[in-house]
Amino acid sequence: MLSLSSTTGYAIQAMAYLDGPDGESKFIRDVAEATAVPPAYLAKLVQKLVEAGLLDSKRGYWGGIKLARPASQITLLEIANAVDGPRWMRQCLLGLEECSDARACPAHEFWKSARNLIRDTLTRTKLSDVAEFEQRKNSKLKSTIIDD
Amino acid sequence: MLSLSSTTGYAIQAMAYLDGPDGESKFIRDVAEATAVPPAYLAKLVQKLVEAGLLDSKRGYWGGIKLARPASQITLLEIANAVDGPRWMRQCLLGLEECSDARACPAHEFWKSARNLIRDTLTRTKLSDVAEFEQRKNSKLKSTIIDD
DNA sequence: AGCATAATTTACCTAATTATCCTTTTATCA
DNA sequence: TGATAAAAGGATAATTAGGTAAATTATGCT
Repeated sequence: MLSLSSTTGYAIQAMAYLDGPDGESKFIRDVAEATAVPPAYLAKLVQKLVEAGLLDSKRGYWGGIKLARPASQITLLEIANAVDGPRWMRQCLLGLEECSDARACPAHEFWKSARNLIRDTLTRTKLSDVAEFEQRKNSKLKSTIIDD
Repeated sequence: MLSLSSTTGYAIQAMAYLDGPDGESKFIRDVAEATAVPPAYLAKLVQKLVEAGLLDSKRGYWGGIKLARPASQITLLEIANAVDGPRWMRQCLLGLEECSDARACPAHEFWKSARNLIRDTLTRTKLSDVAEFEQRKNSKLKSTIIDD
């Protein structure tokens, strides 16, 4: 609670491992192994992301999946919306029914601005940012100087 | 997702309706009705809050429940911890495993400070603040001037 | 003492999320 | 054409949060 769903986390990690439209596609199986996401669950998740227009997929021998757009043009908010639906951010921090701008609970104003801050951050953070983080993590042993 | 659990919301609403140690105790049934929390569920919830030392309860004819301390001395953080356990705030916003101060995900620093802000707000916000909000809401029709 | 009453305990039910398995469809290769 | 390889799709299990119902225990009333 008080984080994105773990499914959204899966989606972000998997997508961060994929190439963009001009790159080569990867097999779901390999993506699952590389990111430690349950393979069958990822396969289901992929469908949602394809429907949402975030991924392109191709069946058959030379099949696989890749990003529909460059990673630098995909925001984390888009992924969260695609996976959890547009109502993933609930209104009241305290779960109170009667909580609006007019009749605010004691945490309302705080949470309203915090929520906007979170949304802005997820909009500002691109998939490429996560991909860079993951790559740096994985290449930790190989090079310590080259990349930044 | 990305809010406290609805169970914590229930606990806060129910407790906001209760009197302090010097006040009179109320029946779970009545509290449930007044706050629109499912009665049987509230009964179970009360146990947790009693165990956590936030409520005092008494059985039998003159039984009921009341706050163990004045509402002004109970923080929302205490309630959240009592209901959802101390790990209710998950580490990584994105659900990434490898996310620490040393190897931060792109949202890490942001989420770290946001989390602290949320924790501080829940510490600063007392149950009495919620109670005042609820009372003002309920007495809206009766008086428009007297209270504040 | 015996009854009424209210919290406590126990067990079970429901729905959503997370996860797996197996078949079907589509695409390529030999 | 047939074998093969991969995503798509359907059915189903496991887990957890949320919720219900009934038996049990404690307390006060008569």
